[in-house]
Amino acid sequence: MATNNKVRVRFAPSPTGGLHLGGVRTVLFNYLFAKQHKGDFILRIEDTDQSRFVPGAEQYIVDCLTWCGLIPDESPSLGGDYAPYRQSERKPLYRQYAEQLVESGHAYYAFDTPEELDAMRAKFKSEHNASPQYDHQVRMQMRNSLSLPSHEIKRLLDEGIPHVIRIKMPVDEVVGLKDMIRGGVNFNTSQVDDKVLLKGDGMPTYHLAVVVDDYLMKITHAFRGEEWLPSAAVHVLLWKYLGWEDAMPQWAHLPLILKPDGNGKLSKRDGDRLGFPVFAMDWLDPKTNELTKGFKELGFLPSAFINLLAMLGWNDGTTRELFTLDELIHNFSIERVHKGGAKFDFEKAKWFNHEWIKNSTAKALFPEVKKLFEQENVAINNDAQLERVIELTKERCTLLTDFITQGKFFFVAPEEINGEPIKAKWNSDKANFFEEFSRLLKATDTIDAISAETIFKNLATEKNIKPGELQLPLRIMLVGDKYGPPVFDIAATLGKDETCIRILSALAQLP
RNA sequence: GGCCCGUUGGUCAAGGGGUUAAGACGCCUCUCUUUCACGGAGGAAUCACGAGUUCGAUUCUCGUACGGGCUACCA
Repeated sequence: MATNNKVRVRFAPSPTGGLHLGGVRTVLFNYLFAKQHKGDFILRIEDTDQSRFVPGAEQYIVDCLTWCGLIPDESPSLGGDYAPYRQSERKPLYRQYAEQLVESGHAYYAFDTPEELDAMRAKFKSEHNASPQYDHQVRMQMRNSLSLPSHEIKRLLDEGIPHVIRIKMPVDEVVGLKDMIRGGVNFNTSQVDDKVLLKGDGMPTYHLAVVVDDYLMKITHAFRGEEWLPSAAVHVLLWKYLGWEDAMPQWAHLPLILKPDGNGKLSKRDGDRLGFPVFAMDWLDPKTNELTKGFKELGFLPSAFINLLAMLGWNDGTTRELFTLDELIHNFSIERVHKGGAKFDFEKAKWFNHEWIKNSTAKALFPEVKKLFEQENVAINNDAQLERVIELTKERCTLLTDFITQGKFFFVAPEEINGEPIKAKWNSDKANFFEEFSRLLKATDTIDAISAETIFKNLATEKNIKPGELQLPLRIMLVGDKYGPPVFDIAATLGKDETCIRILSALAQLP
């Protein structure tokens, strides 16, 4: 193990679609660990399967990381000492290592066609073997450089017959690894199949590429999802067979994020079904033109998104739940990451965002909120006014998009008012009250919440009406409905002129 | 089916031989406020099961059950 080297970690997604929140969490844990150790975080694109390649997916991943503030130190676009960072561009590199393994007897050529593979699986499939593997039990019955006579192998190779290179798993050996989260994990090699290392098209599979690139890029710690644990035996063996055992990274297999109901890992489908996002940002599938909603566009703050992801499977041992990225960097510890998967809870996710909005200053929230208003075609020509509105409304906004409903009426008078809640108790005395109230307001210089309330209450006393019975009507006149911040704050923010206009206009609509 | 990983309230979880088994989300009640929130005070709700070790197991060991992952020329 390369103990003296600088910490280097990588996130290695394949550009096949939207970035799942589990992926972002993997990035986050990698990033936190790297930054805590003053190390490097590398983005490597694993595009070895051209059949699954989706145009735009790589840029989308970069955009998501940027939004989250998890910026790589090396990446395809940034470059770095170990470029290229796209595996498709590294294609010529891999073959030699595969060949090296063939020469050392740890791998072999296999010429089986997809049909032959299917036939093998069909032949051996039984209730005792639900999913037959290409392994030490069957490989001598297949067409490969272990089973075929040497002149036949030479002929096939000379004729350029398509073939793959498979690892030759040893029989009945124990391969172990130390996982930073789980401790020791052992596998019996007889149980593991002869995984394809180099594909027919000359591209490496994940198994070969991850080992070769982690070695070449001097990766010291490899964190990935738990779904990789079963194939870790292959990777450990590869490190050994390639003669790089001393440079093997330390492993940590992260628990999965599970669907909130039922069982299984969280998928995009679950989000669609249950009505919450699973991707970090909006993802437009270029093939189907289908748009999948993201946390960003739904109104999440990146800081909240990062925070809630960090708490999914990790905590610092105290009751603290709110952390900034910097605080996470200081407090994070891979050893405290849970072993068990966590069901995703969208309600809790929203709570995090609500907390972050409440704790943010109006100034900090301003740019995003202004953008939102502009998208809604609500012109903001008074920035200071918007900032006041944000300050006034932020505690009742769970999502950034809530600022629209909570704040729009400050800039655009309600088109019609909902008189329903006050209809029953409405009468001419109250109408008179509001007429007079607007007259009094007009006569004052300026109003603030206190003075407006004083005028309002004094007049109510004078007219012998309970102020409480007048507050809801006033709210509805100003807002159009029964929501929003304290009503005199609204009046003060609107200013006396606009307040009077709205009162009079509402009066005209009430019976 | 096989292999691997896991299991504390509905959810996220702290704890790790002796505790009234924290805290948070959500839910409910009350309070504040005659909007909705925020804030405050309460409440219901948990150690999967069975053995073993022990004076004593939620905690350690082993089984069982349950859940999950993997089992592709996908990652």
